[in-house]
Amino acid sequence: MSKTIRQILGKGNFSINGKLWVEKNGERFFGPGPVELMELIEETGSINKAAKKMKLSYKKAWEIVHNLNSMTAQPLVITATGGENGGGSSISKEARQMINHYHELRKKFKRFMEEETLGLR
Amino acid sequence: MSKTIRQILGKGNFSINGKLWVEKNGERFFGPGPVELMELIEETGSINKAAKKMKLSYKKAWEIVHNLNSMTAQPLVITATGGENGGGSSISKEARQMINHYHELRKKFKRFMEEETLGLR
DNA sequence: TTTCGTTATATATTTAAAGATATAACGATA
DNA sequence: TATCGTTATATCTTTAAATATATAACGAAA
Repeated sequence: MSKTIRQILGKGNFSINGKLWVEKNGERFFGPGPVELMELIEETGSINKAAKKMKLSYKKAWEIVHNLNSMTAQPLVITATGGENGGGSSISKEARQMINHYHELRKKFKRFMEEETLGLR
Repeated sequence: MSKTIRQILGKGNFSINGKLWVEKNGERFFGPGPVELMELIEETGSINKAAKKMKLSYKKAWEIVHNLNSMTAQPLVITATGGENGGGSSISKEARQMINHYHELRKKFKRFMEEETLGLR
């Protein structure tokens, strides 16, 4: 007699989980990390502050920003050096639109995973 | 006037990609790597040979096997030390069933990603 | 022209993961 | 009992990624 998946797995809290991202020419560049960073830049007005909130080194954060901007036709993060507060950064209208699109995608993906988690029983 | 996602992304081969796995109590243990390893164990009858085919160190392969077996009620990989050919390993009926389930899941996921890749335009 | 906090960039250090190496244990078979 | 190739396990080395540190450039405003 064949077993159900649940019988194979046994007791415990089992679930399907996963990650989604956007690739350009096979290289991933737009996923949960960059999205969180961009939203923190939007909120704080600074790569520096955003990095700190994410507990990321500034260098790493800057690399993500650089990568994002080099991959798209429209710049996603707009940076300014010098000036009133030493400079700062913001995200473009296009970035906001991409982020919204990503959140929608995430929602669908979440539903997908929840459904498949039920399928484990 | 607001831009389309494609206008933001610009020229290039953009696609949605991702990963899926099974977690137990928040810890991932069953994903593409372990599945490939198990199928190679099924094919070769040995962790050692499977590891070599995957270009994985034996240690790493053994850790994956150990992890898999410690997470489920039914052992997925059956190992034997000593004996005719020095021992060997095989996968259980339950492992095969889990792998089939995972492949089905992967197929659905692939369709999901393909659909969402179309949504990028 | 000095100050400010930021971006931009290079280099050194630390850390964690993977890989390499070595060896004991194992048990059927000759 | 000696042999075999495997599993099982520990330890050392290598590698890659992230972090830490340092510094120049920047430009508005006082």
